[in-house]
Amino acid sequence: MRPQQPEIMTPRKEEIYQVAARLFQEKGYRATSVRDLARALGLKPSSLYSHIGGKEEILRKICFDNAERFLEGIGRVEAMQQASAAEQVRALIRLHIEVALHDITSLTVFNDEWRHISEPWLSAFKAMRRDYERRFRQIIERGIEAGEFKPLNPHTILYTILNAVRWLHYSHPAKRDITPQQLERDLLTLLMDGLLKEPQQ
Amino acid sequence: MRPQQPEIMTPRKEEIYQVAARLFQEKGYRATSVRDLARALGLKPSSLYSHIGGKEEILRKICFDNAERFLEGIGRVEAMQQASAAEQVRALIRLHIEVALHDITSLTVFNDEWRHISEPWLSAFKAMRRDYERRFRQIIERGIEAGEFKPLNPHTILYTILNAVRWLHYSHPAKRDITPQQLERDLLTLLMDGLLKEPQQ
DNA sequence: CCTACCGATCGGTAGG
DNA sequence: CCTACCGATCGGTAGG
Repeated sequence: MRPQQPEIMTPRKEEIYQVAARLFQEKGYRATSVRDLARALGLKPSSLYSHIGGKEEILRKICFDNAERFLEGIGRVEAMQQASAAEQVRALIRLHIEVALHDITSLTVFNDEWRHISEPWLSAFKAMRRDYERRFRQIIERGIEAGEFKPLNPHTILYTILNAVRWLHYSHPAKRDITPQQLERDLLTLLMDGLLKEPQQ
Repeated sequence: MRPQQPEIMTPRKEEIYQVAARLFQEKGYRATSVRDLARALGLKPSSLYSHIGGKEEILRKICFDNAERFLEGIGRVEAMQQASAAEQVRALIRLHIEVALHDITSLTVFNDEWRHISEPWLSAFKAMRRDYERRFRQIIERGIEAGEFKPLNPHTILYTILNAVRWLHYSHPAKRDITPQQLERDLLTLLMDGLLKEPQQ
């Protein structure tokens, strides 16, 4: 279901994907035309099609690449066998900050434009998202059962954390005068102290 | 700059706006055609134009109505002269939950589709948003200065809260088995305990 | 990577 | 609220 990709991209193709991501982020996928993309690259619209299969192929790659990044990340977190649930949630929050700082443009498109993927890929994408959220929620539920976390509704906890970090990019313009380290420390304080029964001092 | 509106809407016009909001939410503004809207209403596309001025007029009304709802809300919060900063932030979180539960469709369009507003309205809309965020941030800063809140970066605090509650609608499907009261209590616990220096027991 | 071009769809108007 | 229609733009293809 996932479009098989050769993983080898020519520099030109890399550039096309990067410029497209920026345009999708700025104007939205539907409002970005193939002509907009061609113009931004200094090409005629038809010339794009020797590099790409179509407009949607770009969107799919961006969305699936990010989905895989998060799924790999949560796999590593789950593999932390000795870790408490609190340490695992902390690692997941760090994962989201990391991905956001790594390529905020691509992450924004992933977050905001995925619904324009057509079937059958859309269903595959949604399944990956559901899988990620289910696994995140399981970690939260284990933390509650272990008495580490407050006995709040696991869905509410999950989506509060996810929304706070998922749309980190909306606060990006305001992040000029803050280091990634400060951002991480403050975010972890806010979210973990709210979650933990006995916040550490 | 704000499009003056007669505030009196015929039932038919109300219906058009409501159906449009639902389509904008489901497919996005750009992906919703005037023909889609007409079909959903059982009309010919051209017939819409005796009720509305154009497609974008609907989007503008939805966005400005919600912006005004939030600005009125923060005005009431600022008027709570005796209140601590903590009580004011709590009231603002409640305001977001209230708006989300009141009309989640309209709020979703406001949050996700505003960028498709054209100038000069777009600038007016952005100014309203900036104003809201500035006033919210001032309350946070007063809480820090008063020693109520942890001395974290005010921007990080603001956007963590805002992102957590602003995209409340993404967790809406999961809210089936939780009452608004439980949702409010859990959200306030998570966010306020993270923020307060000395969380109340 | 180009010229030339396709059918489909877009938001919207004229006139009744 | 309709029929009839507009110019503009859409994603994409043929053929070189």
